[in-house]
Amino acid sequence: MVRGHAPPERGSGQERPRRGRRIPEATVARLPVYLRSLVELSGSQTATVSSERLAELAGVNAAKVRKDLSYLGSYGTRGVGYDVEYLLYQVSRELGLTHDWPVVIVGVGNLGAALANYGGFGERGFPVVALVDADPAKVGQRVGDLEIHHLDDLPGLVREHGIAIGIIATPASVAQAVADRLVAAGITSILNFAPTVLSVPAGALLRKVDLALELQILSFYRQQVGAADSA
Amino acid sequence: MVRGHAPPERGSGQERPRRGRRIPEATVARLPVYLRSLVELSGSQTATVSSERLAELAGVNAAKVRKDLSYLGSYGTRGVGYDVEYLLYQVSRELGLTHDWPVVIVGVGNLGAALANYGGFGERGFPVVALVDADPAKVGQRVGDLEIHHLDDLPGLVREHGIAIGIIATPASVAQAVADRLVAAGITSILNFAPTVLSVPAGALLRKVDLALELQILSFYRQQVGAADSA
DNA sequence: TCCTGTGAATGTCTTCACAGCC
DNA sequence: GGCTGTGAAGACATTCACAGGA
Repeated sequence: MVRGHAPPERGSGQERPRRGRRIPEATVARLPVYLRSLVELSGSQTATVSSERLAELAGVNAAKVRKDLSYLGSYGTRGVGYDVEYLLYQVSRELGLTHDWPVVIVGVGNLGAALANYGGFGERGFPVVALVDADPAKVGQRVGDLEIHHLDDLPGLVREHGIAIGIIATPASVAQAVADRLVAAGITSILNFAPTVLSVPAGALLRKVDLALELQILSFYRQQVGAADSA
Repeated sequence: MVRGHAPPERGSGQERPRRGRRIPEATVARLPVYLRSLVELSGSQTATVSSERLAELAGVNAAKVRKDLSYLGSYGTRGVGYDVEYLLYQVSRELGLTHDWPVVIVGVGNLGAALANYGGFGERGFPVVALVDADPAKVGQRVGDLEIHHLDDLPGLVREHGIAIGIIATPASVAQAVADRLVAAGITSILNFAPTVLSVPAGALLRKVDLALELQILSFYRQQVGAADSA
């Protein structure tokens, strides 16, 4: 199950520049899940893993694992399985995770502050290196190790820290304006938590996480089955 | 663009009970986006809307809007468009959002506390009515309006508040155990923020949000285009 | 013998294009 | 005339089933 998510939108008017083989979107969305499983296996000193076992860990079926991995190349050994460390490296490389990508969070309200404190980003290669807010009252305050800067300082921060990705955690009403400023500051990869549709110019990448949307989808499927009282 | 997400996993071994027409998963994932757009239109006193305009607001194309809405029924008027209020009601009803669904958050660390304070859930029909943690040191503390209860109190809280949905915001290591306890307490709709694969019994619904995964997907597409320096 | 890698078959989603109705 | 609703075509994703190499 779990097909995963759509690819980032990209500003209109341009074809995907395929260099060599193209990896389907659905596969791309599963690669991080395989990566997580491989990190676990690596930690438990497992040398090789079969598609069956990896499928179990990732919550998909074995055929899908084999098909997905075959898009990256022939990294397995017939009759044996996949070498965990080697595959781990290949998946990391394919995802562009051989080095870190510094992140700025824009909007330090409840959600922004929580994301800033959430260790999961840094652990997985996306250190939060700057916080930015448009509210002068917040500028200068600290959240964890970081001081909050003003939105106007964005271009300088981007240059200084080599920021690659911007996370929008503002109210929906200002999210488009923030996205525009991120792009103007040279950030072309954006993750949007504001519950609104954004548009970005060609060449920029945009993904979204809508927290309430997930609950609404749960609600739909819950009512489909009627009042299912399992347990 | 933006196809959206996969449906919740459901415990294996059972067919979807279709009552009348079946709505594709991809469509279900877009309904909340249409809903949001319709709420906006309703707020701005707009009486009718064309598929073209709704598509623009939702960030999809018009053909998709028409196809999606046609699964709900023939609620539009040819030559005119859709009545905003009527469509708003129909989409709400289809999503099971004609009444609220109380939510419990399990795990009140950084992320859990932020989600508890995040107003977006309550606004959109999912009031957070209880907080639960396994750490005795946290029990009794308050976050916003709510006191933190012990995980052991879950069954009582579920009964008392009529809780329908559980949000897991614990470390990955304990997420499966928490899921089991949620199900045992009678909660069969779960949203998992822990970065791990969970399994639930038949009849239970599970969706996940993996925050770092989204960044990893961005990373993949960024490196695909090379160092695209747009702006 | 075992498990990968992959064409072929099947299933699902999107887009097209236009009939049908207001 | 204008816009919805929908079959049909096309694109995409998943699953099957087995050839092929260790």
